[in-house]
Amino acid sequence: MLSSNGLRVTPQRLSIYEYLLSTRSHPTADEIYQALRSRFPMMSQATVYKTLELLVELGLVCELGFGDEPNRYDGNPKAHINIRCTRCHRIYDLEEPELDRLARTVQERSGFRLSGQRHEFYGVCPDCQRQR
Amino acid sequence: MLSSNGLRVTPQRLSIYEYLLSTRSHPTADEIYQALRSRFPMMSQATVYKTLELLVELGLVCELGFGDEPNRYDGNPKAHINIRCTRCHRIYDLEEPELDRLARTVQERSGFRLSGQRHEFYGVCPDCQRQR
DNA sequence: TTGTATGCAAATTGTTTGCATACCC
DNA sequence: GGGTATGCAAACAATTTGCATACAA
Repeated sequence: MLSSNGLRVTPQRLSIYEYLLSTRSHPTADEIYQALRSRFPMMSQATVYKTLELLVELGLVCELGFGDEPNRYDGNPKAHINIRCTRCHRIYDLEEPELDRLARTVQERSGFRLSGQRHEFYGVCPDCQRQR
Repeated sequence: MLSSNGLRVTPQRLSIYEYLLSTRSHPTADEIYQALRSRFPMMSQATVYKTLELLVELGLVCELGFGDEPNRYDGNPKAHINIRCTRCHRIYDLEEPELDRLARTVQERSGFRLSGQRHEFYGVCPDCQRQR
């Protein structure tokens, strides 16, 4: 995907993308940086940010912005629902086959040329409900 | 709503909330500040931010975070879909009655105590498609 | 060999905070 | 009158940028 766009395939880019594919935790840029630090001691935060921007532009990764907390990144390319706990900040994925149909309706009704979607429910997860 | 929570009703709070109810443009904090400036020359940005945080906590207003651009605020309390143009940054609302049913399903399947939801499609709006 | 990607550090942007004064209740 | 909300300015945090060097093609 990189080389077919005339971009270079570097260890940093590969490792960041592989890390996103390997986890379901929707990490922040800093969490990715910390996680890859041991394997690539030289890697800088700037490279993580630049690479993430690139992956988002290529449509391989989805950027999740929240009001306060730092951005998170999602390597799951399929349309799905994010459920976010406002206490522990964890995010769970939920598959929902209806979303494809919804996208078609939205496209027709709005006239937009759609390039992505994002669905989020938030509240308190079962774990945190129990804890008090 | 404010007074019933022991909070004070001030001109600033009222005007910010009224402004959000009066517009469909999903303004940023700064846009709200600029818009109210003429009527309240003394109002500060800090007050806008503090008030918005308060309104979000009260559940009257929804905070929309994006990856890069500044946060936007939505006074529409009903579950709906946002369609965002990645070229001109405008956001349109779309009603979708299915969302209520979806929320119920999500609540059951996840065990979360839900407090809100957000749905976003993005792409290029009809206007911007024409322009090139 | 050529030029793009990296790493570092400084700059930038949106947002938050601390504190003295104003003003709602 | 008591105490919270405001306005101002400084502080903060996440992200971006500029530039010299490293390295993929």
